[in-house]
Amino acid sequence: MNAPSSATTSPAPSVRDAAEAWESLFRAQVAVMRRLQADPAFRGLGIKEYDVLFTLSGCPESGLRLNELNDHVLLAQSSLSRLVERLERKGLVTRRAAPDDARGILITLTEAGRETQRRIGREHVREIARLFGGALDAEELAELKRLTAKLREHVVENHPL
Amino acid sequence: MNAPSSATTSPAPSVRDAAEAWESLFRAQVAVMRRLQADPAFRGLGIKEYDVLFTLSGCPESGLRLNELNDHVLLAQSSLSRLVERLERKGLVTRRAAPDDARGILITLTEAGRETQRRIGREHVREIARLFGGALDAEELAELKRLTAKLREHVVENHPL
DNA sequence: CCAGAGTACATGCATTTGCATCTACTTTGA
DNA sequence: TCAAAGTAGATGCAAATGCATGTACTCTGG
Repeated sequence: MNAPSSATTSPAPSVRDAAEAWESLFRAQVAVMRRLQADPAFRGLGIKEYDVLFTLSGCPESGLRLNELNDHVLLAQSSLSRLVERLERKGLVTRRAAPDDARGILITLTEAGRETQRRIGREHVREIARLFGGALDAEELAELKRLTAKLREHVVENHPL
Repeated sequence: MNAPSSATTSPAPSVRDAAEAWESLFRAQVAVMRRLQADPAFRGLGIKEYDVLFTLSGCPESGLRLNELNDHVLLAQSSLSRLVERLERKGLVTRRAAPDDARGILITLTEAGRETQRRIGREHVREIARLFGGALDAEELAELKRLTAKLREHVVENHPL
């Protein structure tokens, strides 16, 4: 006997189901990311640098801590530290001591940083739409978003680093 | 008037729908990948190196061309060239001239490479299942796989680099 | 209060990456 | 047929990355 099932309950996933879903998710990410990286919008600023600006743009008034930022980006702590240093040198962000924890650094967008993020963001979003156009309909996009959000949430919640 | 719709036709996605789905997909990938990279399975061999071995393990008898390999991996051509060079030095793959095109290099797993891939792969798959466990049920995993595969296919098909 | 453990970020250094370019081979078209 | 354009992969070099560790601060238990 295999895979017990009923009309209303989805069977527990096998190891294989998870591995295949991950493989597919990962390859899609590679294919899309490769094309996004090639976008002229990222001539002056790498996509990772943009990603940091973007994350800062949608977050608390006062900025983010380095370690919070690090959760969103696939970089070692030291690499992010230096990436932010570069952004500061370019005048796109500021670093100042966190008020409540003297070890912490609070990173904030400068006005120039905010403008740069918006400018690149507009082109970037257009490119995303161009790539996705015709691939999935609105309902499928919503479902993709829901599933990936659920996955991320679960992983973040239940599997600390 | 906005978004014309009927009972059976999903409305055309907005630019925003695509951007949000991508954002969610990407963040999920980051969260999962971060944890996979930390797996002890990748102490001796980086996850990118493993990925190359894995890709080779599931492909034509005779191996893959460097440029074919490059489609699966998020690396510049030159970086992959050197990554493969390292794998060769470790005795995990061999490089030989492609029979039909003297410019090309055919990369093949050695027996050691195949064993290494299997060994790491077993642990890796376990870790994937552990991370995904409880996040999505079998049906949702299948849907996630379907959507990401469709997205990748569309992008690869309609948006050459 | 304080010693020791823990956390946040920075830094030295070796490795990896990407860009630009090079060489060698192949394809195209006049 | 052959010159010009195109493609596959390698390589020099500067930049980015990660690991190990350092410094400075915070938290915890006695």
